[in-house]
Amino acid sequence: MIDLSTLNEGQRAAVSAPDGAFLVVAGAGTGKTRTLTHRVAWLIEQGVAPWEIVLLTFTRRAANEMLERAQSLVGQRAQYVRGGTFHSFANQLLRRHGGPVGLSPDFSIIDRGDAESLVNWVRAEMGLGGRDRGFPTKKVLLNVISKSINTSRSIADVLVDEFPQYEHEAQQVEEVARVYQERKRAQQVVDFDDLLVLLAELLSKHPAARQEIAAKCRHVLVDEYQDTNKLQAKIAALLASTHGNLMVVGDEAQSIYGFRGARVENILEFPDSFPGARVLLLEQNYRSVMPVLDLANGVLDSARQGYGKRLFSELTEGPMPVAIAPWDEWEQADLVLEQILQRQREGVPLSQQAVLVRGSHQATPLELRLNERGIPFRKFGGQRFTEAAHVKDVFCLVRIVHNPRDVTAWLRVLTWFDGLGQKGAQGIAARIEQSLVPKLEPEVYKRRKYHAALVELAKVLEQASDLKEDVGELVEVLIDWYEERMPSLYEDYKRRLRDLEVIPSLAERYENLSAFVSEVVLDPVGEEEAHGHDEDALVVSTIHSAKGLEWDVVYLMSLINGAFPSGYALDDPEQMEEERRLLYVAVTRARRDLLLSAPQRLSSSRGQYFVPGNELLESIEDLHTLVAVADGGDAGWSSGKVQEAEEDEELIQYIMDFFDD
DNA sequence: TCCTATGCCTTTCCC
DNA sequence: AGGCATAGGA
Repeated sequence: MIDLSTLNEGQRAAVSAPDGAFLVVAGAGTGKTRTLTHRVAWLIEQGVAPWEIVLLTFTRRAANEMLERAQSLVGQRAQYVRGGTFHSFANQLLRRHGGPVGLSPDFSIIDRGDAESLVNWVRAEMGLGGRDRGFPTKKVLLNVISKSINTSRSIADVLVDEFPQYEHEAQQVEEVARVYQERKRAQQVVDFDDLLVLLAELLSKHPAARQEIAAKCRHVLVDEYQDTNKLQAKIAALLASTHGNLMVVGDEAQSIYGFRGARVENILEFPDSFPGARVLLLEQNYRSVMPVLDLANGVLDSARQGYGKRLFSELTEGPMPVAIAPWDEWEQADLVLEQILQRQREGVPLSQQAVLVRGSHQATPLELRLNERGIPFRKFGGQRFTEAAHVKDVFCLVRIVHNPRDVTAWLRVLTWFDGLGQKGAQGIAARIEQSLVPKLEPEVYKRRKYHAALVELAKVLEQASDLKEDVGELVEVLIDWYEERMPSLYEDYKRRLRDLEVIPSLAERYENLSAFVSEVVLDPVGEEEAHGHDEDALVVSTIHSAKGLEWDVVYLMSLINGAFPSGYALDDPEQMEEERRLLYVAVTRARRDLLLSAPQRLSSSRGQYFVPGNELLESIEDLHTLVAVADGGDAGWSSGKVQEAEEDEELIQYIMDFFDD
């Protein structure tokens, strides 16, 4: 029996909630993770098969952590709970059930960079490229297309609202978007947005598939619901449409992904979007000392529309948050570093201290100092191991073996050869994409100087495709060939070589080739995870990547207009509200000590303007009373037996109507 | 016409 | 560290 006596009343109500729809509004530090973990364990104990529970979280890390904790309550079987991020769950479902929406099981997933180069290709093809200024760049194009999808608005509307300077190009942009979709389908590639769009389409327009999928989702649990967008909310509702058991957990004051289409309204409207939904509140904070929460409450009070909530804790004793005002980012780095070492001497391990920043490059001066002093740190946010250029090179080779129609991967590889640039590579790739049996045919290019290189490439790819059963071996064959190419690609290839050594063992962690190429895109592996050190290390993280985590000591850096709050938000009241919520998230990561650093100037990012002061902090009433100023896996899904379930047609109709306004 | 080398500029947040 | 424009070369 799992022990519910350690939970408070609200938590217990959520954990042992009966069937039906529930919204759990859980403020920062109120034991949300604990509650979800116990809920999973409780359901299993009640006899629900683990594989009939779907747990959707914001990061894979969060999912793993919860399942590990659930395992400690009910044992191994908790590992058969299904889920992950919305995107990775969509990936899993679409590989099995993607037929009706036009996907073969071997589709590839492209990341942002790949998507941009594909858009760029389309743009060039349509003669809108290069010199033709006045037409949006690939980055803007992809932004507009993605925004339009994630906020269910037309491209023209997005342009009018957010990129008025391109308003008159709406027709052309729509055309680019249309061709871009066509190309992706022809190549059997999907981007991040497609995963959501196609799953929503599958669930809403293909009743047989919905019936099969939703029947296996006896209980659907969604974490961080305040950061879901419209599509994700619809997907969650449709997954739960057969059994009607949907529990969403979130905190409207912590919604920080508006730029990605997240809608706070999802959580506010949940009771309407799912009939009969009940609301539970978790209010008591177990994480932080009262002085930290006082500041957090001050941040909430300064919001344009209040959230009408106050955090309280029984941990009344604790130090007041401290603010420092260093001259510039270098003095800031030195002062923070000094504090870190001071705390370490006092007995707080490095891993219990975290430095948080608004943008990942804002930590650069500190990282330099940390490196100089040989202080170990782990970085969350920013570029990751599997996103480094040379690692992506290898992945593109693997992707070609996995899906030979993956044009973006071909383009990257083909331009490595002398005499082959953008144009030549596009010609070759287009030929491959369109042929019945997609593969490289070197003999076509006999008279070119890169003929010999293509012959070699074709040979090594063929060799690799015979090794699909042994992903580690497959990767090694490709790396052996790639390594010889590296000196001509990167000046510092020696440093990069070391990274390649770990890729085969990384690949072996995944079940098969499909899982490897798709999951690595959806959840890029971090540097420390790839090379694996487990020494006591400081955490350096963006605020976004710190969501859901907590530390004894938190340092919040670069609190200056232009950095945090971001310069992009300064003249937009709505974006400023998101900055405010970001500040709230940052403050509530600290258990005990919180240091705010508000430098007087930042010199490293030239061009960007920094307005002296800090609008976020200044809008907090009686700030001086709150802050002291100092000087200074898939298993189980298919194997589990699923009871016959009747679809609830009325519910499905209701959900569809609600989301298709 | 297309490819390559060079120099300048810039860089939120993330699945 | 990568994107982009531009100039110069095949």
